[in-house]
Amino acid sequence: MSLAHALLTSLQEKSSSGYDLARRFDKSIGFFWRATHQQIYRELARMEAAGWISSEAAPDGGRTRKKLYKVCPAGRKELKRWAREPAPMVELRDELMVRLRADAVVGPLGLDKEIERRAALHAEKLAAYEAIEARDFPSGVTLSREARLQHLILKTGIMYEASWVAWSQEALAVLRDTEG
Amino acid sequence: MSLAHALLTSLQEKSSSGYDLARRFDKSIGFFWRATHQQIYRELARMEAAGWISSEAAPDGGRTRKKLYKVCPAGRKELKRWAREPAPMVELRDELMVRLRADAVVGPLGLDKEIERRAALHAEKLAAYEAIEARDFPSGVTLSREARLQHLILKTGIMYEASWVAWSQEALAVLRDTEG
DNA sequence: GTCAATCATGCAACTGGTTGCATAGCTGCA
DNA sequence: TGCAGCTATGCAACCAGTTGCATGATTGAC
Repeated sequence: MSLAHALLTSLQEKSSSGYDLARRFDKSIGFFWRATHQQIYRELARMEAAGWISSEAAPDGGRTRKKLYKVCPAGRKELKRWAREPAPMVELRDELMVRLRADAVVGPLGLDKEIERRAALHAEKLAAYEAIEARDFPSGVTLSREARLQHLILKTGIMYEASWVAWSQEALAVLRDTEG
Repeated sequence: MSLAHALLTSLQEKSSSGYDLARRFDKSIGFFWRATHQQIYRELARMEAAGWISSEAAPDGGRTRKKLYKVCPAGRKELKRWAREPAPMVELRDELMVRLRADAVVGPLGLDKEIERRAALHAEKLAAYEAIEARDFPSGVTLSREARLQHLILKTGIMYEASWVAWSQEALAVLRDTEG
């Protein structure tokens, strides 16, 4: 697993509390990765025990229980070590494929509705990513290495969502052509 | 989860033993979904307890412990019920994205090697799927509904692998352009 | 005849992810 | 004053997936 390393990366960019991480995780890496606050708190506790990060009370005079985490040298070292390891390939593990197979085996089940629903959600995400791209990565501007890599990650998301939007059209054509 | 339903679909096509399912899972649905024999045996036991499938000793005169499972009416009903449920969207949850982000934050880590490795694996899968497509779905032949859906599933795999092959080229270009 | 490989099933332990619930302070409003 | 909603953290239980190991039978090679 690598939630710990995703959190290390995020903390390396900016020291944060567990709560803030959970919210920031909805952006950047969180385009592709969601984690509940539970997972995050548990993981932070483990990482602190391992000496990868350290915490201190937030500078609010003890008004809240908020803790600020920051990456220790050991954590930075661990992040580098881990990033060089081979990354397991993710497989296309989509229940919809099983449903399509089931539809083929036990008769038409009206999956077109479901595919339309998902197509709309993918189109929505695609539009959101493209808006971010237009805003943060206007063409013709020379970018830093870091920005170019961020852009690459965003474009990965765009490719992914665009593929599914296109796929949905094809799937709908097949279903409608054979359903009647 | 839906391993149970994937197994139901598979058993609906052909009654099998747990061992056979594990091997067949390496084909068809197993293009996108792998399950260990452990998961499969455990799931079969649950499904039998739920009355979705029934088992009998394989017709080999008791020479082996092999059990043949087949789908009961309740199982077929359950499969139809489940297939109509909304299918959760899979997210692009790739550790490589985290590694790229880490590379952006803590300096070049030589991820190009890793991307090349994965590109080769994706290209290999792509070639395998395309070979199956050429063999099983030659163009110009009119196909049954079931075959057309099977073809759609296979094409999904082709789209997926092709996307990653193309992505790898782009990622390598960015890394090499900024690494030196 | 025996040794290795393969077929076929299963238990136990562990890890990671999800869900439900609990706690507690702060903020604003009616 | 009292309650709703947000910030912020955490425990406990559960479920799914993975790994390592064990068992025992059959098959083919030498």
